[in-house]
Amino acid sequence: MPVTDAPKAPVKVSFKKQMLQAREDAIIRSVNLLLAEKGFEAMTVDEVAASVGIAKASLYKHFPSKEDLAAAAMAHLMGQAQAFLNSLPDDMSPLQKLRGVVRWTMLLKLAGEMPSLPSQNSTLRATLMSHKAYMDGLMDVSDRVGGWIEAAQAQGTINPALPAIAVLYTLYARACDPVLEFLRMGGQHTDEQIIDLVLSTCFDGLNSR
Amino acid sequence: MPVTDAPKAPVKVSFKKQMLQAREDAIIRSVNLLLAEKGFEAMTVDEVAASVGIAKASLYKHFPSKEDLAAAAMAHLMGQAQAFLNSLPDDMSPLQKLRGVVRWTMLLKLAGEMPSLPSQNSTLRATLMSHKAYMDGLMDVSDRVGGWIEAAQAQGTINPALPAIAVLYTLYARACDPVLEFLRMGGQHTDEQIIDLVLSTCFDGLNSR
DNA sequence: GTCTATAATCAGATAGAC
DNA sequence: GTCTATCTGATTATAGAC
Repeated sequence: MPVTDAPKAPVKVSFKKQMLQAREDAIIRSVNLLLAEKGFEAMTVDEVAASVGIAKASLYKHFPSKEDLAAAAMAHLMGQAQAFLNSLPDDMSPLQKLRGVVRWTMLLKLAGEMPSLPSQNSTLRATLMSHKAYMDGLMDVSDRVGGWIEAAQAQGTINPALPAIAVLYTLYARACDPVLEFLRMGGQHTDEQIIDLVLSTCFDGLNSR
Repeated sequence: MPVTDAPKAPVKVSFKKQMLQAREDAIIRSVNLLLAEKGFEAMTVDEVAASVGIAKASLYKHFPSKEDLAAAAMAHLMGQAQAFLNSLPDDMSPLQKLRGVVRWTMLLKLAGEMPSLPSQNSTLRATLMSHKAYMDGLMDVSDRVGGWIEAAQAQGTINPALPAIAVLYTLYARACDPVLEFLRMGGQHTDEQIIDLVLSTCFDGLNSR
């Protein structure tokens, strides 16, 4: 096998394929917004099609089912999460990184871009679990965040008495925390204040220190 | 107005009415379990009827819509909550009472008896807001728990820097905290351990103290 | 009030022309 | 691949006999 590749035919990212990819991106964007706005059960495929501006039958040429639409949106989200983790500077402490991740998550939610899925729906779960890109992304994110949790516990900044998995779940849960919406509905706080409040209750607790 | 009531005709809690009430209680129990298991959208009226063991048309003689079924279940839950608040001994500190309420909430959830409603559905929200028994119960519970929060903040046991309303929401949110189910799925902890873990992260936070 | 049977509607998915 | 038109099944709700 030669060290240098043999000359190839010009990579033909054919115009058609670019258009196809662009359309699928548009679909995923729409699904993402609708999932964030109304959740999986209340989102209809008709709405997705209308939102993208194509016919429903065309949608089904790209994605074989409603569940696959949601899975594609979740895989996209995992890609965004991975990119965000990559963007965290190396000199940040593990605790700072964890706080950064939670802050990013809540910013996404307040921006209406955090898709929400029911944890009970079994057919949806099956589709998600068989979606390689999503599962790979989820595993990678969990491994890296899990590593920071253990490092923070070793440093004593995160309570070492807590199981790391419980800490991980607690951080993940901020992605669907209703406190954010409730506080926003109250109209008494800015988005930044809401995020700081929830960050405080999450890391410092309700009790006085 | 006489101090002692005038003699009344024997209160005719007719047998029929008793049966009616018993049936409605059975309906509400079923709705409660189904709402806890699958949520409002996934729960079907057919399932409710089958679970109670009556025909669907009979169900609609008792409750005019699916939304009203859910509202009745929520009103029942509020009644239970009020009874629990009443059961808390007077010599408990405000903080102990708050912890007790959260523990009770999570016990209910782990027992599969905590109904879960989507916060987005507008017709459901309308039905809930016009349901007097539910709203009265919710107000009463919020007032009393809110009072304990302020008392605890005055004592310095709950962080006085937090808006009381944010504390209230944070406590309420334990009723739909996915961390409980996730930890149970892991199979590494008993229900008691799970509750203690979440109580700890809620009141003490993730950081070391 | 309870039932069987049936409306009326909506949503996920597909057929088939272009 | 995209479209219009349609199928299929599920779901909320009701009619009408008893």
